[in-house]
Amino acid sequence: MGKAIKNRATIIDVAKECGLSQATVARVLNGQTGIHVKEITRKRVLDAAKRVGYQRNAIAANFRLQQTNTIAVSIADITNPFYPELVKGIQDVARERGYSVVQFYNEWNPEVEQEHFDCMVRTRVEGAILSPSDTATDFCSLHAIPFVLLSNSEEFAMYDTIGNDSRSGMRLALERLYQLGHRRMALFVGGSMRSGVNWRAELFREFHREKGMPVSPENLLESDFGVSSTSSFNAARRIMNEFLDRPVLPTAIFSSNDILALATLQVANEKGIRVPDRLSVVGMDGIFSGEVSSPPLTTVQKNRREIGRTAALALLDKIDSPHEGTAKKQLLSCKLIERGSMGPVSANHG
Amino acid sequence: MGKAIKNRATIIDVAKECGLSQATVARVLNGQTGIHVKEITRKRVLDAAKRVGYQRNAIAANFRLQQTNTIAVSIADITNPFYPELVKGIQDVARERGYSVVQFYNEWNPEVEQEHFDCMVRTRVEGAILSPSDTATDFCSLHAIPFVLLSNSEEFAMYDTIGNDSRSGMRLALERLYQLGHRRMALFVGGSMRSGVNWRAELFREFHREKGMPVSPENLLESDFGVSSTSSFNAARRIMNEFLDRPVLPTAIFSSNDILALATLQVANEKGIRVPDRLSVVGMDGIFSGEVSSPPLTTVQKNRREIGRTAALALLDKIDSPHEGTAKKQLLSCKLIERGSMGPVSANHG
DNA sequence: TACTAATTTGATAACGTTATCATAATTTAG
DNA sequence: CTAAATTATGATAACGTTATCAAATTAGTA
Repeated sequence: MGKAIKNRATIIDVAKECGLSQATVARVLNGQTGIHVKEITRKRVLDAAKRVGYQRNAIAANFRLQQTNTIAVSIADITNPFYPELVKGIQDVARERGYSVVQFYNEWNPEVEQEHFDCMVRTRVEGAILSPSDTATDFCSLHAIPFVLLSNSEEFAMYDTIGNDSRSGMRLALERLYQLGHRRMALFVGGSMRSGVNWRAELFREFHREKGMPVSPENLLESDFGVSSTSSFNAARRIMNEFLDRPVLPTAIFSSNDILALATLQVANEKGIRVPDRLSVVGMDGIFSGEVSSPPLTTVQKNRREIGRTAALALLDKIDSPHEGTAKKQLLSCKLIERGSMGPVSANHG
Repeated sequence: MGKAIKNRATIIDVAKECGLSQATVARVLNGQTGIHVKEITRKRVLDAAKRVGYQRNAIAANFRLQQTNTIAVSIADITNPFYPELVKGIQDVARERGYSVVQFYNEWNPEVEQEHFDCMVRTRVEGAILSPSDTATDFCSLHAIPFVLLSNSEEFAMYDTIGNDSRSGMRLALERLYQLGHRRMALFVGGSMRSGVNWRAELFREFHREKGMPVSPENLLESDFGVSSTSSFNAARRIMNEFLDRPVLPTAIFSSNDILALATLQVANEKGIRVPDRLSVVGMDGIFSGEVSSPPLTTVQKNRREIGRTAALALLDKIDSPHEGTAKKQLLSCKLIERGSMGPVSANHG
């Protein structure tokens, strides 16, 4: 484990070098604004600092100031294509406001997550942006570190949350499909067990009721939530391999995320089911892979960078003024990105 | 900017609570192994610590110990699908050895990169894993922080580097294509300006010479290196849109990365050029999007997680024993992942 | 010149932890 | 039942910075 850091020049070394007191040196090098230092001594100090290669010791400063200017981000898995851009959005805002960002990946392990919370407390981060690994996540161990959640689940209504308005996003897609003439649709969701109630199925049924369309239960598909994109994809492929062999198929399949939709697309291509002529495929998230598929995937895009930015802003506000009362919930709107995988119902549909 | 951290219980508070000296409390709570404390007092301390909600102040400890147990990672862009997995590999090893990892993203901006180097010095990270944004990157500002580079470029021969053996990887692909009967191949590279000499073109020509095949210059394609995957992809699409309209096409196209290959694949699909029947497409990297394309992309896979692990191990070794003289260069071998986008030359080739 | 006001510098006490040394309590050996 | 060895606890000095207050210097004014 770590050994002591090599001896670097301190303020005292600079003071010796230029024959001034360490107080004066400190004032020049890290002093707050509005402090009087003669121009000539300032130069003396700066020259000496350069000569001895002084670099401020941020640990000592943080310790003295009792502040870290650091916020934490806790997510399950950075290889999930959803997160990198989100983290970037957080970094954007944090950097603007002089904060550093430290990241924690728990790989869906609640114990690791709790460990990370402890680490945040120990390292005295000033706030945290959390994507809870589980609805049962216990935030008590954060010992009153201010935090906001990345979630759109109702389960966390008592906390400040930032999420996408997936409901409206899903409606957007269904409406558009309806408008394009689709009357026989399927819903493909991934691992609904995590989010408790399957609101997507409810919404799907509700939409059909509104439009006076029947919902056949066999068109409600569910796949496992894998630990990685690849495993999710393969699970979805298996489901679709069976489903697309049925004699009568829907004209459109809406998937709760792009991975499922891409699996649908690939299997359809393999089976010679032409997309979008015979089957429209719509996903949700807007990950890069959807841009490069054949045909490109129509998707309900979540603005990931914006979510990151919004979450960071919310957290920093909370840090600056911890007053508050009620939990604030921010839902960012989604956008339907129409690409080649969706089209109007045509004559050659079964 | 950050305000002082709320007053948390210190060792002294625990000492007061249990009526023991802070020295004893410290021994119990954070003491090094092999120190004598009576079992009864240990319990007294632990109970008191729990009562007052003591959480070790890592800043103070780091300050006292003059160590941070932290390493830094500097990369251009976390949204580049190459990096998340790599970072994960680094985290794996770091965590095992009790180190934290802090990440810096410079978005290809050398000035930001230098700023980050300064930040690493200030925060006293104990080592750094760097993916240089430019061959001219100046590592002096790291002030002798031990570091290793993520690169396979010759330009950094004087430093410890970890990279993929892209040369062998590329040969692997070319050999396999040759074996499948391909005699008219194209090379598609992205933004060679960054790496100085275009070794890929050299290797491509050399391979053809060995096999006694001619190289037609119009089959050496180059695309711009975008700042994001999407922009790289679009640039590659434009090139391919023109190229694939030619009367006589190669039977196989090898691309220096998967983004280029996926663009090729998509354009070919749009133009009705059947892959792999009329055109084999091979990429390099092994990103997720290649798994979900239609057909799935054959690619020279770089083991990103392994690179991360190897880099972290190399760095930690260097931290533990900073002696040595010569720069070590580690090249990890690549693997050819054969998927549907590659096939034998068939009769219906033009 | 002398005396006040403004400016500039210096000495020093924190911040919370760990480690060193000294002291107190306990056990072991003679 | 001592003396010495062992074990357990306490007092205290760092670590490098910032902030407070006091001291010294300079400038301003009569």
